[in-house]
Amino acid sequence: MSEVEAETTEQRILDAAEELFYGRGIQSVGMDAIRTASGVPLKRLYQNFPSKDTLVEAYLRRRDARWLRDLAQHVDTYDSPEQRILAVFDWLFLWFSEQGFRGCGFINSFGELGATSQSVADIAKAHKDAFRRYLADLVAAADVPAWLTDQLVLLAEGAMTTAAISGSPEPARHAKDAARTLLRVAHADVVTAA
Amino acid sequence: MSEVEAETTEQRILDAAEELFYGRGIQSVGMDAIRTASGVPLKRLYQNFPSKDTLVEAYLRRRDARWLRDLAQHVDTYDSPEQRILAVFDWLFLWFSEQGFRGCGFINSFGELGATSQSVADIAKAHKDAFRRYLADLVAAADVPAWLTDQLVLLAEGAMTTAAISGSPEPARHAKDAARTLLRVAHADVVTAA
DNA sequence: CAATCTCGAAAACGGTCGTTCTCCCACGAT
DNA sequence: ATCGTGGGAGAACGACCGTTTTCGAGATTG
Repeated sequence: MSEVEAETTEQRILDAAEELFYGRGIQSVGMDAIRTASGVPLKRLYQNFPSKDTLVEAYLRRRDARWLRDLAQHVDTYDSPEQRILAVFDWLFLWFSEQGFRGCGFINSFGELGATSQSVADIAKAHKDAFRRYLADLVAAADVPAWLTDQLVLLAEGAMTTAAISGSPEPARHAKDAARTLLRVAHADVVTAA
Repeated sequence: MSEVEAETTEQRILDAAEELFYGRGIQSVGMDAIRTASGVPLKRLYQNFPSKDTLVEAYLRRRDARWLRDLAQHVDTYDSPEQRILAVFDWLFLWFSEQGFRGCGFINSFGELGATSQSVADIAKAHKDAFRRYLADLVAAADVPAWLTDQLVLLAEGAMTTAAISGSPEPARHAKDAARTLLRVAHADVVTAA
């Protein structure tokens, strides 16, 4: 029983922590709120995560992995390299449309705690690096110049914050429009050079 | 004496509050830290701002006004409408290069407090709306389609967060490159339509 | 000089937070 | 039935935060 139950307890804790940390900000959520939301008593909570800091890090790491996995899963429903790039922005639109969307959890945690917690800053940076690497792979597969990667990153990041603050998913469409234009120009570049 | 000294006291408070709130995040900064940094005793501090919330709002409103004023001042050193648009990204590069740069104070405050404080959320939204309106004016003056505005907004916002998390001002250059491409395409659009 | 007022330094207060500890009950072994 | 044990609910603890109050020193006025 110990192994299996330990895992589900950890899941329940992380589920509650993620909903609360992402939805209200990290410092606005006390351990008591996580206890109430998860139904896991305080003692067990601290057995699984010896401090709030470690729980915050676990929340960010799990969200990092799942976010990139979900993105890749959506992109993988397309075949053409160009469509795969544009599919990133379709997925952003779906994400922005979810109820409770409140921007990128890593941008938010960096803004809130990046200056006081090195580990939070590091995790946010690692997450953004991983996202950039993923886009770089898509760009390489499409046979367009590598510099397109950084431009696509900016469109995606800008769409996240603009969608969060404006409360609308539309920025994803604008980002996709711009990405299509940049992709076309980059493709023309490589064709011209040939 | 009362008028003048009251103003300089308020300035000193706001200067200290801005440096601390922006540099460490709002909830990480206590009123005592602002007292120490400003040299203004607690009693006077609460005479000028009756609560921390009102001080936070005053910090954001002053930063909002100054940020847009400084941006416009830089843009105004250029004449050609296209150069004025691209100058926005040059100014971003200068801003990102400042020591202590830690991203957009409004994105940060929205991520930290947007869910718990309606006024902070409103001020962040108003700031981003004002920035968008400013870009829309530049776009209109350049005789390019209005839809370019939203694309430029995304590049600028994405550059802010990417520069903050990566710790490099380079995203401003990438954003400018992308903006130049999008501007050229938009211009070709309007010329073709004529 | 005495009475009054001003104002800054810091203590105090009520509340909350992260973390630990206590108490008590259910249950299993003998 | 009794003892021990594990675990859950929540009290307790120390620290800190936003805010108010106290207190004393120095300036001001008659």
